[in-house]
Amino acid sequence: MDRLAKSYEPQDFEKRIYEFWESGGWFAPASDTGPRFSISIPPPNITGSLHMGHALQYTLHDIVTRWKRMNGYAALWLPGTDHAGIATQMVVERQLHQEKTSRKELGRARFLERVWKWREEYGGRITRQLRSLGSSCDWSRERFTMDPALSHAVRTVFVSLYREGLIYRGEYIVNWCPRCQTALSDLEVIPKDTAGKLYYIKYPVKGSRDYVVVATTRPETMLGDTAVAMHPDDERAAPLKDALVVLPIMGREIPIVEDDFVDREFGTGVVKVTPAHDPNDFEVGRRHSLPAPVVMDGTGKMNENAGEYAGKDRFQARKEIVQRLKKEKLLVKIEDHQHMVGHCQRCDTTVEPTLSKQWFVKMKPLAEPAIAAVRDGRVRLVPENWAKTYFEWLDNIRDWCISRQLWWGHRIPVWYCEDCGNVLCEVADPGRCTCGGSRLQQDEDVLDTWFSSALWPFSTLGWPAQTPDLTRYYPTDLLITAYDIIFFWVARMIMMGLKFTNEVPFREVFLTGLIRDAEGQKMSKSKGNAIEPERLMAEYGADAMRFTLAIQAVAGTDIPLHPGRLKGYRAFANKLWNAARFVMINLPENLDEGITGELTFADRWITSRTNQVAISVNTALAGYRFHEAAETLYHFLWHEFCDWYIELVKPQLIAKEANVSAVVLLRSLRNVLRLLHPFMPFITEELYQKLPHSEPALMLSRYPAAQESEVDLDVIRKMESLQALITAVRNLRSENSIDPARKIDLVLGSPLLQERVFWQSMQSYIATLCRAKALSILEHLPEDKASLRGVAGTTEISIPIVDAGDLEAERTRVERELAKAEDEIALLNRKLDNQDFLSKAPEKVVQEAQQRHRDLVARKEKLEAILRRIT
RNA sequence: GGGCGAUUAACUCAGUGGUAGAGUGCUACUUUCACACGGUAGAAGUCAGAGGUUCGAAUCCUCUAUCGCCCACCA
Repeated sequence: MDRLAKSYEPQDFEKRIYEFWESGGWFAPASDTGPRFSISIPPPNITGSLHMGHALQYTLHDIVTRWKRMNGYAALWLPGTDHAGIATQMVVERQLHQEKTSRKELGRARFLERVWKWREEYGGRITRQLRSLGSSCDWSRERFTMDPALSHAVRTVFVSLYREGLIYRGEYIVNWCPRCQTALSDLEVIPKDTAGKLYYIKYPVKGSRDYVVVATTRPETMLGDTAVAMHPDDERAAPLKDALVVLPIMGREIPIVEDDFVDREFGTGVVKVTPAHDPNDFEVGRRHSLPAPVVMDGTGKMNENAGEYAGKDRFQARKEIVQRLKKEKLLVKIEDHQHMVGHCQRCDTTVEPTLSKQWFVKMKPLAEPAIAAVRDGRVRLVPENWAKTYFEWLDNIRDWCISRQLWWGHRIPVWYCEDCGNVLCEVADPGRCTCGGSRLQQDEDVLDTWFSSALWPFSTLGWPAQTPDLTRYYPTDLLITAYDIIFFWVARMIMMGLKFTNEVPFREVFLTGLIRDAEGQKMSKSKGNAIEPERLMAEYGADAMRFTLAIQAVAGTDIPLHPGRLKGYRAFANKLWNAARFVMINLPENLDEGITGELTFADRWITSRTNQVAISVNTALAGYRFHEAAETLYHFLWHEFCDWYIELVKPQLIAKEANVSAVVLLRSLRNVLRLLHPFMPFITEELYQKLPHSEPALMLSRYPAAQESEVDLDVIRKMESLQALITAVRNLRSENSIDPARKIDLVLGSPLLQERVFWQSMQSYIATLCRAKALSILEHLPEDKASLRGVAGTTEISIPIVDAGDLEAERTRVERELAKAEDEIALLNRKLDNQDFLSKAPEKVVQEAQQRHRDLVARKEKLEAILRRIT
């Protein structure tokens, strides 16, 4: 066996271990038959680098995958990346800008070449980072949303939905980003509470000196007004019926229409109607057949319909228009006004609602089956309370604008015939029209990135072909993702999965929280508080970072990231390292693991506890309670395996005897490594490789199973009283300032024969852990004043006083303990005197209370005796 | 306007009906031969507040307060 270095240095082996696994080919599912587990990655953007959210999600993916794999499942974690339309196009355009050129200059084909080249150069960054994290995904099945097979799936879905009438093209108000110069879906618009102004403007009534006053937050849109509206029941409307008003600046005469969408209480009760730049106004315009002139171009500048303001930026135009209205005495007042303004998710530019011809998916018919699937439990959300949000959104779903005016993405599979005007929607380029004409123009737009993401669980497995992978690994078992993309992604996958495979794409969805900084703030690049997982892995090791995340991964709950915790779990890794080091140093050479013999108390205890822990960890993982599983293992390794088990066996091991206890030690450590492996794969594998082992890799070995038969409850109970005794003695030593190096004479007194026999059998353990040179066990302790007294359960403890102890401090301590016992006795008395409690509480609870009461009374008496002695 | 969540030790969080938990921090002692990224012992909480249900409530119900998030076309 190699000697281990004295401390844990993750950089020394993480990379090597990952290469060891990968070259072993062990990330691919082990077999084509038998039980299988499958999970597909939420594909990160190729432009991205690993952030803490990824680190959390992928850690959990890996924990589940490794756990399932070690439980004998053919486990597939399918990795891949997303082409991320807008984000990627922006990055490459920025690059072009630096080269003093632009995508328009390059043209579509050459631009796309550039993006592919960019992807080749930089797109692998995130998958490299995924490897540093230890992700055991099957790289042979890695997919990219723009792979030919996945594009084929996208086109197949598009054509099918189009032919069914679920995809249509039309002119509606869409969210337009003037910077990205594309339409956005509602979800890609971030409403932000903004301090704006409400402008009150006079619109003169034609042929009268009267005017109506309208209130607006966006005066520049007035150039596109084609009416003003009032509520039909508004008495102020009656005299104005059939009147026309003169639109200031433009001089256009526009009607006054009655529409009950108008809120009589807000502003002046009169609304300007701009059908081409406001979704409400668009509806009003339709109802009243109003013209809808668009007054801005795609870059946010006023266009030729804006008269003299043409060519001016929308915000500049706003200023100038307000100035002019002021000058013309048409501006009544300006009020401060807080309201929600939509911003582009990608670039934060104020979104402009604009009338535009786009492609849409009709969502209602897709949403209904998706609602049903969650309602009847075919898809289970963890935690379940997110179902309400999910239903809420789907119940009120609106059609999805899927066309984007970008070049990077899946181009819409629609061709227009320049000869006959025919529209052809085909999976492959039809080449010529049904009219015989060959002058076909493909639609210029590409699809929303999320359109291809929605197909991810099945498109990655080969759909629409009925591939063996699709048959075996679909539906997937689990989806792990953050709650903030339930609408973007989770809901849409469920809709598309049901529509095209008649199956839910996954049976369970574990929703993680978001990672926050130590102050609880959301991490973001712009705030500058983002922490890079790569940095943390370099500083603390991938395992420590994984453990930090896992132990805080409560479903749906945000995680504040504290450096202190990372330090703590690095120390935990170091503890494990040194526990293994201890075993290696003390293990006899060439130990025969087949050796038999009688197990010691310590052997039986650690075996029982390991099995109990295996049961709880398996149960916790089965319920996705990662934090609970990690917590259990943390406590078990540190505070049981190291603090007690190793301490108990130390004296035996000095002898380096090749006995059965040495085998138990080795096996227990290996089981601890197995239990911890899904959480801390690198260090556990590294240690496993250095210990005698039979399997080629820890990752391939069997996860410790739940074996009730191996759990000896009697031994566990006995250990608890041994621990209580040892702690009580240590307490006496510590409180009375007995030199830690001094070996004491320890006297125990118990009226119970059984107990005396037990202490006798524990003699050597007690002597070592209490630092006692002599141990006497009596029925009753003699009345002598020259000793310190303590209590553990029904046993009294006595240590002869050598130096004069601090009696005053001792008295205070005993008094405090006595008071504590008395308080609890009083509480229990009330309970046990209560007839209702005795008759209605379960028998077990009553019995426990009675037992506790007896124990406390005995303890109280002993403490009182001690107090009498030292007073 | 609707919905969801949080409020537990100094800090960060677990804990969903039966004796209040963890990590960090804190205090004292301790470089003893796996580990000072260590060891031993200890102090520390009216479980936001008020009512209710129950033999019993941090946990279930109602209300209140504070904070956070999501959804929503009041110009």
